[in-house]
Amino acid sequence: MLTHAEENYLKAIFKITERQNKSASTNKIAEYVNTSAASVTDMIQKLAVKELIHYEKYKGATLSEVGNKLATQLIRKHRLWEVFLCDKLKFPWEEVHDIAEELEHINSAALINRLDNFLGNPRFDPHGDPIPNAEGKFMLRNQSTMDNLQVGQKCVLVGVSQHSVPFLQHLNSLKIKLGTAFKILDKLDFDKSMKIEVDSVNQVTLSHTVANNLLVKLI
Amino acid sequence: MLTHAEENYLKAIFKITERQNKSASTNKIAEYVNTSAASVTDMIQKLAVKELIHYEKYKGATLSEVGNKLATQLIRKHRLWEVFLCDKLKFPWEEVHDIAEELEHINSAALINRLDNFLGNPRFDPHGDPIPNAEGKFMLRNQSTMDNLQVGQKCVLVGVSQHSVPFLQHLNSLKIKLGTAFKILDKLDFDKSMKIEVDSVNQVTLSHTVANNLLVKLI
DNA sequence: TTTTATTTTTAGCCATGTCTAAATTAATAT
DNA sequence: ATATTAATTTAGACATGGCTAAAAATAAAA
Repeated sequence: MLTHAEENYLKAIFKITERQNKSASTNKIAEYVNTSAASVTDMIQKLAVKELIHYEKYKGATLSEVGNKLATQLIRKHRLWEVFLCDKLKFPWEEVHDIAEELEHINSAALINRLDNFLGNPRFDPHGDPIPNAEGKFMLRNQSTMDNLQVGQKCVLVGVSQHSVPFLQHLNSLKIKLGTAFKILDKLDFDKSMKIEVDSVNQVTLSHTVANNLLVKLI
Repeated sequence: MLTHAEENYLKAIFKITERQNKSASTNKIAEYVNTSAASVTDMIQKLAVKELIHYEKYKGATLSEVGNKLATQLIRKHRLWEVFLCDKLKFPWEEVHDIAEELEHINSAALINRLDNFLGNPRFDPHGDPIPNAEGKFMLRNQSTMDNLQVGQKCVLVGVSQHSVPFLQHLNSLKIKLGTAFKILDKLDFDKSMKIEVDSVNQVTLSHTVANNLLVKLI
C-alpha cells in the first residue's frame, strides 16, 4: 500500500511525462509536489527500489508499468470526485481541485466503483479532462486549442488545459463554460488576441494565453 | 491544523468519555487507536501541551473545550459520510464504517456543509447514532436497550450500540434493520434471551447480548 | 575547450508517530 | 501493611518524509 506522499510523487511524474515526452526531472517533480530537489531525490530512490518508477542518476524518472497503473487509478479517483463535487454538491469548477486532491487518497475500490455508477459513469471531469475507466483506459477526443482556429470557424468548449483558480474565475466572468459555443470573429496579429462571439450573443476579446488554454471541438 | 493521528486520538477520547463518565485511561485509548500504551502516553502529552485535552500523569485524559469541539466535528463528518455511503451509494450498513473512517479526515467546511444539504440534513446515521449539527449540538432521543422491555411491549429499532461487521450481518440475516417493529413475546430467565416477533411476521430468539445492543423506542 | 551556471545528489539534521524493554506508580490481595 | 499484580510512564530506537548546506555531475556559454 502506498503512502500519501508516494501517491503524490507518482501522480506528479505521471503528469510531467504525459505532457513532455521524456523523463521527469528532479526539479520539475519538486515543483509539482512543492518540495525541495533534495527531498525528491530521496523519494524517487525509494520509489525506484519499490519498482514503481525507472530511475537513473541525473536522468530523471519515468513510471514503471505498475507505477503507471497506480497513477492512473489516482487520476481516476481525482476526476470522479471532481464530478461529484460539481454535479452533486454544486461546487463551482474552480473550487473542486483542492478537495479532490484529498479525496483521491481514500482507498476503496468498492467506493470508487459505486461512485462511478452513482455519477452515471462520466467520461470527462468538470474541466473536460478524460476519466480513465476501471481498467485505466482513457477516452480520447479530437480537440485543439482555440488559438489554432481560423476566422469564421465555429467550435464548442470541451476542456481547459489550465486549472488555476484565477483563470477559471476569469472564464466565469466571461460566461464561458464547458459546452459554450464560439465563432471566431477576428485574430489580431500583433498580440495574437482573438475576437470571439460567445453563444451567439456577446462578443469578447481573448488574450493569446487564454485562447491557448481553451480546448475546443470544431462544429 | 491536526494530523490524522491527533484526530484519531481526540475521537477515541471522545467516545470513551462519552460512554463512561470519567477520564479515558491510557490503556483504553490504546485499545481504541490500536497502538501501544507507551505510544498513547507520548501522544497525550503532546495533545495536552496543545491544550486539546486535560491530562494528569497516571490519571488519564479528558477533552478540553477546544478538543471537544474538534472531536464533535469529526463525529459529524464521519456520520454524514456514512449516510452518503448508505443512502446514495447503497453500501450495506456493515461496510460503511471503515470508509467513513478515512473520509472523516478530509478538511473542508464547505464540503461538509454542502454534503449535509445534499443528504437532506439527516439527524441520524445508518446505525441510528445522532449527527451533531454544524454548531456541535446532538439531537437526543428517548430510547432504551431492548433487553429492558417487558413481555407484551412493542417497539421500533432506532439504533444499534455495536457496529461490528459480524453483529450487523447477524441482524441482516434476521431481517432486522432500523425501523423494524418488534413485539416482546417472552423473556427466558436462565439466559436472559428473548423471544420476539419481527414486523408482525416471523419470530426469532435474541441472545441477551444482541438485545442489549439494540436501541429501541416504545410504540 | 575551458569556464561558468545549473541541476542533481549526498550528508547530516529534525519532527512525527510508532515500537520494545525497563522503571515507576497505582491498585489489589493476602 | 506489605507483597503482588496491573497500569502507566520513561528511555532509547526506528521508519517516513521533510529540510539546509555542501559536493558532484551535467549543461551552457565564452
